[in-house]
Amino acid sequence: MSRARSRHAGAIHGSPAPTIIDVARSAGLSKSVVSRAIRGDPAVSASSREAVMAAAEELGYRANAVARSLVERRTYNVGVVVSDLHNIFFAEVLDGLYAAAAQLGYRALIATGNRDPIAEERAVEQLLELRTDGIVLAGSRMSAATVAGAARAVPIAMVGSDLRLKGVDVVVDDDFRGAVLAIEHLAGLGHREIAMIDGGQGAGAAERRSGYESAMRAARLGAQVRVEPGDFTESGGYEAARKLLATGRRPTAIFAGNDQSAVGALNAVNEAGLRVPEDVSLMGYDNTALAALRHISLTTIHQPRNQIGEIAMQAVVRRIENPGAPGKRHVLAPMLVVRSTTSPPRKSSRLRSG
Amino acid sequence: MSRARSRHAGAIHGSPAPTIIDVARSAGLSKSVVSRAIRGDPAVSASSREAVMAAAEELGYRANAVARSLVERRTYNVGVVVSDLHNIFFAEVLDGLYAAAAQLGYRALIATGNRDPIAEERAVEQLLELRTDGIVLAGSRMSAATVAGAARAVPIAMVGSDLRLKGVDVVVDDDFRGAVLAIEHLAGLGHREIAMIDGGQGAGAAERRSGYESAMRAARLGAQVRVEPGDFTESGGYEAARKLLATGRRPTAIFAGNDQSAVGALNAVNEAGLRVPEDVSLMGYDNTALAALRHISLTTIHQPRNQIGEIAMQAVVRRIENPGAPGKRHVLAPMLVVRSTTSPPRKSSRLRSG
DNA sequence: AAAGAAATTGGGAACGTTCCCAAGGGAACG
DNA sequence: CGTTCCCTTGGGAACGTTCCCAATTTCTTT
Repeated sequence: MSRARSRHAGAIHGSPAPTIIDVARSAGLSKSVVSRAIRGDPAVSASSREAVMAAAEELGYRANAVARSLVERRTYNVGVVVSDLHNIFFAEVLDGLYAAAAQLGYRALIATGNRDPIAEERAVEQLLELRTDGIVLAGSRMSAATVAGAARAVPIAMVGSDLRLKGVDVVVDDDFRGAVLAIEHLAGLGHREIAMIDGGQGAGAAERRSGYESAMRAARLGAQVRVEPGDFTESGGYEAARKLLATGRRPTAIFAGNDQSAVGALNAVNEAGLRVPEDVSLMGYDNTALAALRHISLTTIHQPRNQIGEIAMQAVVRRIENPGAPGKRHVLAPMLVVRSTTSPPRKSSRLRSG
Repeated sequence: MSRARSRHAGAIHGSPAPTIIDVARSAGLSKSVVSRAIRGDPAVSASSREAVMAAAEELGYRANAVARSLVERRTYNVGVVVSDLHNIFFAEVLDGLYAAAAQLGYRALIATGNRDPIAEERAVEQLLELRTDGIVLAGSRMSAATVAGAARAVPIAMVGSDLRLKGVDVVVDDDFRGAVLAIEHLAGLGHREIAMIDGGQGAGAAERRSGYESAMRAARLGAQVRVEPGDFTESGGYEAARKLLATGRRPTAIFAGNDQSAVGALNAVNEAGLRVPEDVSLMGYDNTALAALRHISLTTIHQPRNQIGEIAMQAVVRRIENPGAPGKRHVLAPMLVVRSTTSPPRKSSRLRSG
C-alpha cells in the first residue's frame, strides 16, 4: 500500500492532519478501538492494537491534545510565568520545574513577563484561557489581589516571592538563615567590621538583612552593623561598595545581597586599590553561575534552586489532583559555598579591633 | 441576584468554569450572540453586547481557548524550543520572540530541551500534539531528519543553528563577518600574533573560525594563523588559553569563540602572570551580559539577539498565514563592541615582529 | 454442547466553541 | 401599504477526542 520512499503521507501544511477516524478507517476498526489503542488501554486485542499502530504510523497520526483536553476537561499543562528570563537564577528553577512536571506526567509551558507586572498578568490570563491545570509563578511582581484572582481558577505555587495567600503554595529559600550562615562564616574568620549591601525591594532582601542584623548581634557585633542601601544589580553593588569604602570605618568584609551586586562590589574594591580577599573579604548570595567563574570565584550562599522548582511543581500537581487541599509554605535550607573571596582579616586590623 | 461581597461566583477549583451557555442564560440571549459579543463581532446590538459583558463579568467567564482552537483548527500558539535556558544568550532572543508574537496576535509557548537532543525532540513532539501553529527552534541540536519531520507538520524557524532545509526558515548572525570584524579590530591595533580559541561543535563556531582565517590572510597574517581547539565553555577557554601561552610563540592577542570561553581565557592569562590588555589583548563573541560586567569589561562582537528573535517569529507567522511560502535564510549583521580587554600590543613585541 | 462469563468491539453523546444558515423585525422605498 | 433589504438573533452542525453502554465474539465451565 505505502510507497517505497516515504512512510508517512507527505502532508503539506495546508492539508488537514489525520484524525483518529482516518486511522480507524485505514485499520478497518472503529474510532473507539483506535482511541483505546493509542492510549494504551489494555482492553484491546493484540491484533487490533497492531493494526491500529501500523495504520497510525502509516498515516503519520499524532494525537490531538486540543480535542483530548476538551473532553477530559483538563490539559495536563502547567503554566510557568517567569518574571525575568535574563535572571540566570531562574534557569535552574525551571530545570527543576520541568523535570518534575515530566516525571508527574504533565507538561510545563513557560511564559514570561519581562519584568513587567502588567505583562505578567496578561501571561497569567492567557494561561488561564489555555486552561492550564495549574500555574507556577516565578519571581512574580504581581499584586496579591491578582494572584488571589488567579488562584480562584486554578492551583498556584509561587517561588521567589513570599506572598501569604491561602490557596497558594509558596516555595522559598530560608533567606534569614542564609544570611546568618554568611555572617557566621565571616565572623568565624575573625572579621568584625562586616558591612552589608542591601537588596532593596528584591526578593528575599528583607529576610537577608534581618538575618545579617540578627547574626551580628549574636556574634556580639551589634555595634558594627552597617547596612548600605542598594539593589540586586551589578551597578547597585558597585555604588554601594564605593560608599562603604569611602566613608566611615572601612569594613574588612562585605556581605552583598546577591551575587550580581557582589560582582559590582568586587569591582569597586579593586578600583579603590584594595585586594580581595587580602584587604576586604566579599560574599554574595545565590551561588549563580557568575559566582562559579574562576575569574570571580565568589564565596556565596547556595540556594537549592533545582529543588525549589521541583517542589513548586509537585505542590501544584498535588493540588490539581487533590482539589481543596490547602496551600503550604515550603522553606528550604541554604548552604555556604566557600570560594576565594573570603579569608581572615589582616593581622593589623585584627589586632586593632580585638 | 449576586451577593454583595464577591462580584464573581466564588468558584472553587472543583466546580466547572462558566461557559458561553451559562453567560447566554444569564443574559437572556443565545450562545451565538454571546460568542459574537465576546469576540467583538460588530453584528451585535449595543444592548445585547452590554448584557453579555455584564453577565460574563458577573459569572467570571473566561473564554476557553481549547474549545475555540478545536473548532478554528488553529491555536494561535507558537511553540519555542530552547536548547538551554542557562545560556543567557537566548534570554534576549526570547524577548524578541515574545514581543513579536504578541504584536502579531500569537502566544509564544516556551519549552526546553535542557541541552539534550532527545528531550528536545520530545518537546517538539509535545508542541505538535498541542497543535501549535508553528515552532521556533533556538539553538537546537536535533538531527536534520527530525527537524524535517516536524517541518512537515507545521512551519518552523531556527535560530542559532544553520540547517539548510527547505521549508525551514533560518535566522543567523553573520558569524563569518563577526570574526572578520574582530580580527580587523585587533590587526588595526597593531597585533600580528593573533590566536583563536575555537568553539568546536558550537553554533556558529565553524563560520567564526573561517572568518578568522580569512581575515588573517587578508591582513597578510596568514602565517600567524593559530587555532587552538576548545569549546564554548569557560573551562574550555581556560584550557585552550593555557596551551596558547605555554607553547610556541606567545600571542599578543587572543580571539575566543564566545564570551564564556573568553572569560576562561582571561583567567588563564592572569594566572600566567600576564595582564589584559597590556600583555595580551582578548576578545570574545556574543556580547552577553557577562562581557558587560565592569569586572570583566570584554571587547566582543555583538549579535542583535532581540532582532534575531523578532525575525524568527515573524518568519514563522508569515508562513502560518501564507502556507506554502518557502523558508528563507535571514542573515543579520554583527557589530564590534570595544571595551577594556583590547589595546595596542607592547612596543617591544611590535618592533620584534614588525 | 449449552450456558454463563469475560473480553473485545462499535455507536452515540458530550466537551465548549465557531460557523453557517434561516428566520424575525424594522426601516426604507416605491 | 406592500415589498425588499438590512440588521440582529437563534439553532444546528462541526471540530477530534473520550466515555459510557450495549452488542458481539470468544472463552470457560459444567
